[in-house]
Amino acid sequence: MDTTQRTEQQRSADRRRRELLEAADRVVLRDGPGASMNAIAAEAGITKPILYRHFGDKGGLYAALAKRHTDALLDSLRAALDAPAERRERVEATLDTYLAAIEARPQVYRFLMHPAEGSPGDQGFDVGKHSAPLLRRMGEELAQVIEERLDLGPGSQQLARVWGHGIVGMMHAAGDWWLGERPCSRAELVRGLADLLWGRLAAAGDKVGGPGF
Amino acid sequence: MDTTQRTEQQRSADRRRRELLEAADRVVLRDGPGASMNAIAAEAGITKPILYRHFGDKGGLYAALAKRHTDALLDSLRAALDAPAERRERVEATLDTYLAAIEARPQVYRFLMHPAEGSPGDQGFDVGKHSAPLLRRMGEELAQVIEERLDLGPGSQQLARVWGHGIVGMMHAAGDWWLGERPCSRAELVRGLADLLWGRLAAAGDKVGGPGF
DNA sequence: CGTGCATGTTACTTGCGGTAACCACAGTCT
DNA sequence: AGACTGTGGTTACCGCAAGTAACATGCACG
Repeated sequence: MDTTQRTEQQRSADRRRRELLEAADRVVLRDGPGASMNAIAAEAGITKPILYRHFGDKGGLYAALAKRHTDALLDSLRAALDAPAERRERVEATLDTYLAAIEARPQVYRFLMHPAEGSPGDQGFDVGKHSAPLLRRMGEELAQVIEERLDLGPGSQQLARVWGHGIVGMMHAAGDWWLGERPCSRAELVRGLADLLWGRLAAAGDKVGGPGF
Repeated sequence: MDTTQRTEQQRSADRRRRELLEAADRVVLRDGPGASMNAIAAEAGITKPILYRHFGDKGGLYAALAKRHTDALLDSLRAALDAPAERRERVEATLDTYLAAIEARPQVYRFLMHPAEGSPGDQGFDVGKHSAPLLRRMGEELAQVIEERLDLGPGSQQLARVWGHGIVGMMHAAGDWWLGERPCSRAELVRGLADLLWGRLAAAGDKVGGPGF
């Protein structure tokens, strides 16, 4: 039968695909997210049309590339989040894992956060449709963990999602800023964010002699 | 002297510039952030080189455009943040103001969050350098307010900045997600986020019968 | 042998950012 | 009046990257 053949070819195609992705990875890491298809193809030792046969268009390639890294990052985040420890410790570990990841490979991070957007024929874009899918996935993931671990009373599911996306956004924006300016150590940043989540904003006293009242 | 003449010409140029910006605004709002220079020029009733004479390059135009909206948004946020009210109320008002803004004009919002990035000759990009400047500005602004209003003890300045960027990121990501899925009303979202900032995450009890321990 | 069929190539089209060179009209100087 | 300058405008082009069409090649199967 040709089933065995088909699987055989399938495997070959998959291997090819993985090789191509790795080449794309190298060149994107080297040249940034603006890497051209020509450059990627050259790095892979082939030419453009093959890339298009495999991934459809640039968006497809980038999506596949992003999925790899996103999955990897999400795995490590899950590990930190699921560790058997106090909640505060888990939160800090998760924050630290994320920050360590973006610190170690800023190029990857930058690529993930700004996937191809300027592609022509891009109409019909409902807001947020192709806005960083990594953030969305992380938000959903975190929401799930929150919802299944915490007792939030009625409306817990929606609240968990709000918090999931909110916390992820906090982590992301703070990390982005921190990576650009490096105003403090990673540990300090982690502590600061955890403190924020732990309600220190609400607990802090008004500054004496402040403006207004 | 030609000083009066110069100011005269300056004014004419400024008026022109504003007209061009308004045309650009219209077309960006209509066609999204991927709007071409040609389209913008056509909308303004002129041709490309004039745009380039005024704004240098596409990045310049987009920066000018973004500055207008960013300034406007920041103004309304400042108003909400500086209102004479309890802290929680102020926070909720600020969140609501932001969400109302992005809800009212999602196209503007989307444009602001993803300014041109794919320009060629883009190497030497330190991470975060051209990543959404609106977020940065909002973060810094909020940090300043926090720092001058709250008594945070030692290291208050850095902590305030961490919180500023963190909170802004939270607001942004949650808003982005919410705008895409509309899973709940604006008021519910505001409440949820404020609750998060008020430490309900830390205060929540473990779910009974949860997985693991 | 020829017929598929996957893999690869060259060479092209299209569209965009950006620029050079040219045009026209206002005012100014002599 | 007529040459001189500068400002707002245009056409026509370059370079480059995405994406495609059409052609070539190698290999299994009847």
